[in-house]
Amino acid sequence: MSYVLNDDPHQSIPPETRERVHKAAQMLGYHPFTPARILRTGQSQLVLAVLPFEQIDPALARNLKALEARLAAHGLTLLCSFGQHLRTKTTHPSFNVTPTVILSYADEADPTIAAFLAPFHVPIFSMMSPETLQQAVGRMQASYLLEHGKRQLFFIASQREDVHFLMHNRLLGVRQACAQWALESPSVCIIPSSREDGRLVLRDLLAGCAPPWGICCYNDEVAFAVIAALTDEGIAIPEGAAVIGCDDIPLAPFCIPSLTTIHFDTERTLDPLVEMIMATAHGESVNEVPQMVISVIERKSA
Amino acid sequence: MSYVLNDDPHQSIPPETRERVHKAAQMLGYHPFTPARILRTGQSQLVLAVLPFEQIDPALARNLKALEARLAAHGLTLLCSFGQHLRTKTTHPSFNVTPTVILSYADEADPTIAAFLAPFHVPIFSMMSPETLQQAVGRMQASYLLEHGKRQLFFIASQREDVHFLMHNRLLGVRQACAQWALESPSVCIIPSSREDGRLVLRDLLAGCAPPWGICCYNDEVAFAVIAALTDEGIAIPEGAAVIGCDDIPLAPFCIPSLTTIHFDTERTLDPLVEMIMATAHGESVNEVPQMVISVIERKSA
DNA sequence: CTGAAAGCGCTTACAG
DNA sequence: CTGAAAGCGCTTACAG
Repeated sequence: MSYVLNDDPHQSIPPETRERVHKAAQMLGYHPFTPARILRTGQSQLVLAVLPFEQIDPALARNLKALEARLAAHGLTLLCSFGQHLRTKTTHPSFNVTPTVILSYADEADPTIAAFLAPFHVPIFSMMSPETLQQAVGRMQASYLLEHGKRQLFFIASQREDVHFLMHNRLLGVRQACAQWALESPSVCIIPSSREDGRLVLRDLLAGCAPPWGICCYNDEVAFAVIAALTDEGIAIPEGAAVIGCDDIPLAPFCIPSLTTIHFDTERTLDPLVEMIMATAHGESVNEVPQMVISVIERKSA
Repeated sequence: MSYVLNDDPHQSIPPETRERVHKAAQMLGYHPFTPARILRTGQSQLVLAVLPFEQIDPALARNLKALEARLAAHGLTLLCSFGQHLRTKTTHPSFNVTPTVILSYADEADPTIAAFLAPFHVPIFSMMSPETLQQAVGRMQASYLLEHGKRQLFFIASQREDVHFLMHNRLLGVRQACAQWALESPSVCIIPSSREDGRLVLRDLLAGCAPPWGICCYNDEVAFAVIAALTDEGIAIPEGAAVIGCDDIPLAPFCIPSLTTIHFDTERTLDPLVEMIMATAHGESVNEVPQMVISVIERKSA
């Protein structure tokens, strides 16, 4: 009798019977078979996070862990998928799993992503909110440098293609700040992943104008590469070139010099996010994904 | 008729009927319901990777992505779980998902992990192979430094508790190498996550003996912190202190000086791993998890 | 208080 | 060639 195995609070079962059922289950080595319950109830208590990245940023990993713990407290399981490429029907994750809600950390405007998400037929929340949040990041980077007296701004992108939509919007934000200060748009370049090539690219980029330079980097990894290049060129940081990153990775304080960067306050967004997921799992109407709070972490590189 | 929807190769259905079925499915907005199929077939085609880490190392993320793609080619879906804490029955992932195989990247000796994995009742592969692989890492780090003339060795651990079992075994490997060279065991310390504290701890550690020092770091993140501390102390790298990391993270070449480290050749292990998973999914006997190949990446820090 | 029975949506052997 | 029917393992309303 599954009332006792599931501790159904609406049923009153005599302790003796409970005991008998538990014993029998033990004897037979009984384990519930999940798909049967999901089929019967129609509810899967599963939240799927789609993370189509080549790397998982430390902040994102921490965030997901915290989210996972909170959802678990509500009886929801958080699972992650790294894939996003189109596949045949039977190799698509939706063939093997039926989430209640999807948390997409991908670019919703990307048709590949859209095609990947379509077969799930469940509510999808877009977590990266490109326009609002990412542009705010770029504006904050640029504003910080502008307020600290830099007038020659640059935006340095990375070679990673999986985060192109984030880079694009951060650059837009930098441009907005420049426009606000009535300055020209920043010069843009992609920094190669080899240290020596990075030095050459950056040297050529900066050659066009006089210091002091203000360098907005797509993220902290790019900032490390930029700082290595500046160091190899003998340029003083932050006097000659001020560098600001984004993400506040654990290594940021250990950069030489320590890295000024943008921090995402994921902790603060957690409760409203969980509430939103719970509401959706209960079939309620879909609110907006809660907005992230960001701030500058001031260190020595800018 | 599900023969046509599933393109059953054993059935010959006239094209006209196929068309009719597809049209009807389209009209009714039909979508297959996964749990029903799994219940019927008893097979879930799902592989669950358990990653109880605070962070996902870039190499691991890349590895998982590659694995995901290969498994997809065989019709298996790879999903990841970041959690591992004990929970009530109905909030445990096994309540919501039924994998065919589990890939555990955790410490199998940890009772919390064991308790977490037990309710799944499926074959579990331990991916981190602590004894063999991790000790080989420590031996390789130490041997490299010893072969380059260092005799005063140190092992620097991180504060992270989620990787304690890895640190422990890497330290064991360093000790083995020291014993082989008839040297004393290395001094050990944990480096704090604040840059200034790190400098003080490292200064005290090194004060006990004369340079040149050889410093084995648990991983590249620790190595960045160590190099920052040495730089802040004005110690020349690698002349005064040689530093070797582990993981070969993307930032390693951009360290100042660029970081000598241990590289895991995950690519090479992929095929045998996929084969092993497929065999297990088909109910065959379980082979050993294929052994990873590691090597020193020689840069400027050691 | 407790057991038998229906039905969730699939797959697949079987009858027509 | 195609439709009807059984049964996977659960939950839950219902009969005894």
